[in-house]
Amino acid sequence: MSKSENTKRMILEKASELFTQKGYSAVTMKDVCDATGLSRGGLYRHFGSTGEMLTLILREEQQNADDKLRMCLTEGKSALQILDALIEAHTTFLLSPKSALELAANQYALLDATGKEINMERAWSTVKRTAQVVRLGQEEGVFIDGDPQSIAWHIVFFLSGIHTQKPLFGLEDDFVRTQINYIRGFLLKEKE
Amino acid sequence: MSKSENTKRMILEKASELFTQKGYSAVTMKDVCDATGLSRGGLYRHFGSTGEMLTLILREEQQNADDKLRMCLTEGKSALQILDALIEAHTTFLLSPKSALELAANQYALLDATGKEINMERAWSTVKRTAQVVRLGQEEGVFIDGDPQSIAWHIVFFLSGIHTQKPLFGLEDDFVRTQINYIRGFLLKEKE
Amino acid sequence: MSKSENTKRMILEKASELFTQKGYSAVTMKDVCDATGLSRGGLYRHFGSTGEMLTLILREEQQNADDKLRMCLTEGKSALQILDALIEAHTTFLLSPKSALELAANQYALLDATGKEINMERAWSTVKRTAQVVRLGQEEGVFIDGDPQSIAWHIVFFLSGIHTQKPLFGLEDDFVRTQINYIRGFLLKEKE
Amino acid sequence: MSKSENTKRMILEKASELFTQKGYSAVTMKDVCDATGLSRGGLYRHFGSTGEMLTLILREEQQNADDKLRMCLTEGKSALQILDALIEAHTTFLLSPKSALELAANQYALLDATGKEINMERAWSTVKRTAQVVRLGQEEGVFIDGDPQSIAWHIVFFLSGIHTQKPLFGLEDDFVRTQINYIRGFLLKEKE
DNA sequence: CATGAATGAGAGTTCATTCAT
DNA sequence: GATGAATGAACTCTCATTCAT
Repeated sequence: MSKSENTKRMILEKASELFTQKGYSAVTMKDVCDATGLSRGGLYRHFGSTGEMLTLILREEQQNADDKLRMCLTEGKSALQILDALIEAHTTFLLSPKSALELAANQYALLDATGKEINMERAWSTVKRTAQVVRLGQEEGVFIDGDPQSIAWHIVFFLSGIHTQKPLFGLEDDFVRTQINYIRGFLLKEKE
Repeated sequence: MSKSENTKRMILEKASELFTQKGYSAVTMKDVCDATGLSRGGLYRHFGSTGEMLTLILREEQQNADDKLRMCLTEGKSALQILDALIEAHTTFLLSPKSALELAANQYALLDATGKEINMERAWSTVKRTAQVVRLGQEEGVFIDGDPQSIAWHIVFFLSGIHTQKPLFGLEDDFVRTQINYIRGFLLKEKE
Repeated sequence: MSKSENTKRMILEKASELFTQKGYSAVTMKDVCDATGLSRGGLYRHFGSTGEMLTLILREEQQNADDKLRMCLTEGKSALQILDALIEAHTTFLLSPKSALELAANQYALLDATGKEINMERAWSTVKRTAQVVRLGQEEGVFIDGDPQSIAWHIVFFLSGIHTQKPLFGLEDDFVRTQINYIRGFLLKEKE
Repeated sequence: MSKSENTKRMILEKASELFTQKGYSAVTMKDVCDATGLSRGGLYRHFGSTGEMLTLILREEQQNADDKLRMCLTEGKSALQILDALIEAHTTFLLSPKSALELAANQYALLDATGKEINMERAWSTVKRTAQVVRLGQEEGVFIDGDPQSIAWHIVFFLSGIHTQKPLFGLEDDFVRTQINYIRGFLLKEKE
């Protein structure tokens, strides 16, 4: 890895911490300068704006999530098993401090055209994967009928909402688990 | 109505348009000055910040929504009838240009302490009313079992998500209708 | 006394309180409006600026001081008796809360042309009266020789200094008494 | 000397001129921008307020005065010689255009908490040094008896007064000399 | 006389961004 | 590649002052 690549990595790590702490719009280029120890000019050589940094951070995170889901799907698990894994993953993420990054992502989407684009990419990506699981469950006959993509969107909307509201309310762990679990109730054909 | 009240009204109307067009953080006091034709000092006489304006706008809107729901509840309608009315109201709102104000509300909550407060007020208010309807449906034996408030929160999270994402995606009318209708599927004991 | 005169009086009283509390430059026309309960236009009908108010307040206070000294001089007291009375008067004033007005006077002189003028009037007035006492003491053979006016100026400079510094330091009563008493040591031919 | 140091120096010099001409409160950041040719942002990189500048200017000046007096005291001169040197120094300063800075210092003390602090530092510093001279003169048996610090304060009050009033009156050189010389008359045991 | 809404100039402050070194 | 001084645009906010009612 070249020296430049290393510096870029380091900047993204520090920036990620800042976004997690302060959201998107409150982080200025000066903040990143201070956090990385780089000068103004030095930083600008690598990134032209905080948005550029957040874009990369979010894309990478998205990549990881996609990879995980793909692995689940190729392992030949049942739809219910995958659903439970998904639910567990979302719960863990929501309860981790990293979930604050979602807030930054939201701000970014609301304030900036590129941010809006990234947000759409992310949503689509999640929808597509989720739809695959839904289709699988329908084939197995355990999930409700209906357009898989539309159903997937419904889940994504709910997740988006809880992501946005969670940091505002400081929801408790059990509450979050219960909420995420409602997805099961919504998806399953036979009520348990 | 006094002259001052008139001006305040006029400012709020113009500000509401601006918030709908540009969200919360992109609207500056100068923007409101230009839109209203008032001078700097003249505007400050009435409102000290754009947040103050948005606070009033959102509270009033909330008031209207509350009033409508209260009327439904006191008219002795069945839970299903009220649910359908609610779904219709949400759909209509989401498809109106005014729904972009929800985006501004979200930004406000993410960027400002008062905004966060307002957002919580709004969410709680909706949760309480929705929980009443859920309870009614449970008594009638048509809605799923479970803590009414928790179920209400689930619906609110979904609505919050769709409110936030909708303006980013430009969803089509039919799609929005389908999505909102999923609430029925989630709530009803017997799948239709 | 006409109604207008009454209002003017009332304004000056309230303004005097404000100047005593906050100095000259920190008092705005709005402050006076709030304190008097008058509207902007109403206040402007009587006074065009806070400076105008302070000018009148200071002139009146000066008038009172002059009158007192004149009375002392016409009562045929000895120079030493008058000096002691003066010293007592200055001490009392310095230890009273009203002495904070002197700070306002100082600010006014430093910030405004009229204030400078008033300050000069006040100083001259004090110098002239003090010089009369000095001359009297010299004729009685108890005060040091030298140009009475110059000696009077020296005393005025000292008083001005202690007026300015006092509120900044919060000097104790005994200290103020000792300081003012040095005037005796300076003036008297025979050291006591 | 670094570029930044150079700019800082330059700013302080220009600011000092402005303070001398216009006092403290009349000097705005914009004035300093115009005088230095710097942009708004450029100036703020070095100083956050005019008060910060004046603080540095006054502290440096105080340092110089202290150093001079310390030199006099260590050179083993007699109290009377030092007194004369002091009197000469004060006279020279008062007659120089730089004495107008004292006015700015006064305004600063009256308007700003930090200014008040600086003023106190300056006064205390002068009092301490003066008290040393007074003590020396008492030991030599040529100065009047009494607490040296209290006597020093008396002199400082007078100097403060003349510093404040001088620029308002435009006193003539001879007058200033006579006034400062009264300090001798006050301090000396045997009247000359 | 009095009201208070409105004006408009100007101070303060912050930031993304550039550029000579 | 890196530095950090400097730019300049934009925004917030405050007041003295005016004027229609």
